[in-house]
Amino acid sequence: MLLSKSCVYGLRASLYLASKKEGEFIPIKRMSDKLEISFHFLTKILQQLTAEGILESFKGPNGGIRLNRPGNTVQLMDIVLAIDGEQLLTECALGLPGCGIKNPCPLHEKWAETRDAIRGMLENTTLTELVEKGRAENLRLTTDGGFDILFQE
Amino acid sequence: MLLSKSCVYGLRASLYLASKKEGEFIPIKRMSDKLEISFHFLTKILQQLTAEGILESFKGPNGGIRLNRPGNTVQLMDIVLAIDGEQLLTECALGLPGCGIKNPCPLHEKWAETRDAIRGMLENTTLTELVEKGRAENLRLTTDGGFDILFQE
DNA sequence: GATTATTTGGACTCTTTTATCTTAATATAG
DNA sequence: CTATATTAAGATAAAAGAGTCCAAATAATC
Repeated sequence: MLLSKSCVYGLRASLYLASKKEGEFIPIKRMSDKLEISFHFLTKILQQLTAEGILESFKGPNGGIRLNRPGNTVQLMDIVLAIDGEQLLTECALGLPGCGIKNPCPLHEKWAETRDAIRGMLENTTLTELVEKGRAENLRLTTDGGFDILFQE
Repeated sequence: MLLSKSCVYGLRASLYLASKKEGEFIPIKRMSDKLEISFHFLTKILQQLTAEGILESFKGPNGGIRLNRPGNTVQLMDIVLAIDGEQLLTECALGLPGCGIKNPCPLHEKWAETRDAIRGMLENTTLTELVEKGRAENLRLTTDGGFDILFQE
């Protein structure tokens, strides 16, 4: 698996938030219902993203979670790094510690290229970009429903 | 992590075998010592590759494991598929079941491109290719030693 | 101030992956 | 036939990832 489940959930939740009116706090409960993710588990993940400054939280009635900066400034990479760390982008494909240009394994060069492709994709994609695409083409962010489900209520 | 630890060990072991004289059976114990992988764990992994027909095993004294076909016909992909399955190449980046061209998530297109880059790399790289590269440049397959360590004794 | 809606944080459980240990099966050599 | 070197297979253990639960903190509303 490229990304951990936590990371995937974090991405989905961030996209959901980016699809909302800017500044609005969304309760985690609502998110977990809509996205069909365990409430408690999602809570943990969002805490990480809040701690990293990607999201902002507010307690009490009318509280919830929102993006801490405009969605077009949040790269998928930001979320991946916050949750899964940089392992994916630094680790040797053959698991050798300290594998790098100075002391590479036979697969190093080819893997470095592939890895750059992954990095590029994650860095060049923003939340807003995906939300706009999802909205335009009514794509989905949940098991069943179309994208528009996210906007009802 | 892109590949499971089992898969990474499987790749290292297969490369080791591909670096050996064709037809020679290598005891798992020797492999696990050289590659610094737990003997019993490596045994399990090699069993999978043997079951898939990528490796061949032989019991008893002078027994061991060897490639079941020439190293230039074994793609890295063969080993990845045998151990980790096709999940990496088929799964939705946002974890949505059944995500595909017919019913995609907003990330589907971009991820499909990246995934094809990974697939291409794994399909276009053979064991022999990496062994030759490793031999030519004395690259490493273990934590410390250079590639040549593999050939001693 | 009491009640309610929310996030925070910690403890706990379940599952999967990784790793180890033990016994059985098989082949060789003497 | 016996001893030895090996793989095969199953049982178990340890670690990590995924998921649940509960109590505490905080903010709004009445």
